Amino acid sequence: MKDITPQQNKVLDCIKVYIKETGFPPTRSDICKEMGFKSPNSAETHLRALEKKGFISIASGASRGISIIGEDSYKESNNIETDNYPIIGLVAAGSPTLASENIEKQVSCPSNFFGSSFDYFLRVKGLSMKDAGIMEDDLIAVKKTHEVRDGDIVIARIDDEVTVKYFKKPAQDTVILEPANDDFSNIEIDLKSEDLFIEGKYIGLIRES
Amino acid sequence: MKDITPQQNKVLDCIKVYIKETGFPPTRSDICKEMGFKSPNSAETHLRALEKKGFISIASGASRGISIIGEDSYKESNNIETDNYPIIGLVAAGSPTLASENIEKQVSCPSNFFGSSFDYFLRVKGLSMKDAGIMEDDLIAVKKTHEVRDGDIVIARIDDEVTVKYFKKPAQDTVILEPANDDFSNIEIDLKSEDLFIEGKYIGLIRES
DNA sequence: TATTTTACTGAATATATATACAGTATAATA
DNA sequence: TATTATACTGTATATATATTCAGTAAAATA
Repeated sequence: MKDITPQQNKVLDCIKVYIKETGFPPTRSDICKEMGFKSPNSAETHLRALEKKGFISIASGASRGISIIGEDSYKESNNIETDNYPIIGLVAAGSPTLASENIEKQVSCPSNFFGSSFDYFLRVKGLSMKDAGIMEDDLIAVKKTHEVRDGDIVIARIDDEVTVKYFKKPAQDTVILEPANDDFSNIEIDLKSEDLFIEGKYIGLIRES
Repeated sequence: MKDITPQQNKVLDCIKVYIKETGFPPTRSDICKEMGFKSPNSAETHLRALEKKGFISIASGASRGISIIGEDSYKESNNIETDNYPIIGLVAAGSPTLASENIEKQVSCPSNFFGSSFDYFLRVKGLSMKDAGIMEDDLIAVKKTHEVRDGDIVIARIDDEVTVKYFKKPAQDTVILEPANDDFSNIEIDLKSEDLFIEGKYIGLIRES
């Protein structure tokens, strides 16, 4: 019963934008102007629906008494849940550690930008994941984790070589790192004789053109 | 003349606290309750003084129309300009206008995220730019402009069809929209007989996986 | 199929609220 | 010393605003 409808979501966004721009919440009439409604009751019913579903609270009797629930309404409306993330250069050899010598720079980015959380950006070298839309110099958001599943795009390290590939585990002791580019071959790792370290998992991508 | 008096400072603080706790600014009467005033005019005059000194702005005629100036504390302290950008669904037909019915939602993003400024995000449909690493459902940051150069990736509209392609202008009256996928063909437009509207230019890309 | 939910228009109204006006008093400034 | 700014009380009022009631219509759900 907590599903927000697309229209209700628009109203919610319009409230957030209004607060961001004016510093205070809109009236029913303001919402009508923004949304193109002709009756204040259109806004009212949407507000009551949003209240019922727990997205906002409405102070009874008060004008502009809307506040956004979840986080600090102020933070929410301004999306202040922003963090700084390091960009790490994917050097041909070497672990993508967070050591300062590997950090290109820090960028600010809302922490919920890709739905799930992540820890750093990695600058991609090479075109081995080209068919997955991952191009040279792209920044991929990486979540540090060892728990990866078949089909995930992972950041893996073999000896000192760091690579981004599809993860497949056909047998207990075998991992296949599969590129998304016909010009490259699968890397098959026998865990009994070789070391494989999963640095993390691909969460999202940013390209500065 | 910008010195705040101790009492005015108390009123300012009380407004900040009120906003933090309720999510919206106080009325004159609310300030009276908090401060112990017996006349709404006590609050009013303090507000006007604070406005005159540049600490707040007061929206005329609006209830609770107080907003605190310079209070984007995060922006202040981190010097990051974050803005809300609309995500527009690239419908197969139709202009990617900013009309609310086309806006999927708003996302917060540092305004200098891609180096140059941009105006909105467009959700990509289809794989015609696959080899440029632009995949289905990617969000591309679009700068509204008509000034595009050969080789730019542009958001173009022919009649009501919106498309993302490489822009090439081999002759005065000819534009070629070139896909980045061998499965698609070039679109050649004779400007003398056909209409072409450049909605904007590709600035960057985000992929939520 | 009947019922509920969503998504509105349109009108009416009690009240919440900004805001002006009339005073009083003290401290700071010119 | 005259003037201005600060810091209030107290009253009044136009209007901004929430909120209820009466409908219509389409889509989703049971």
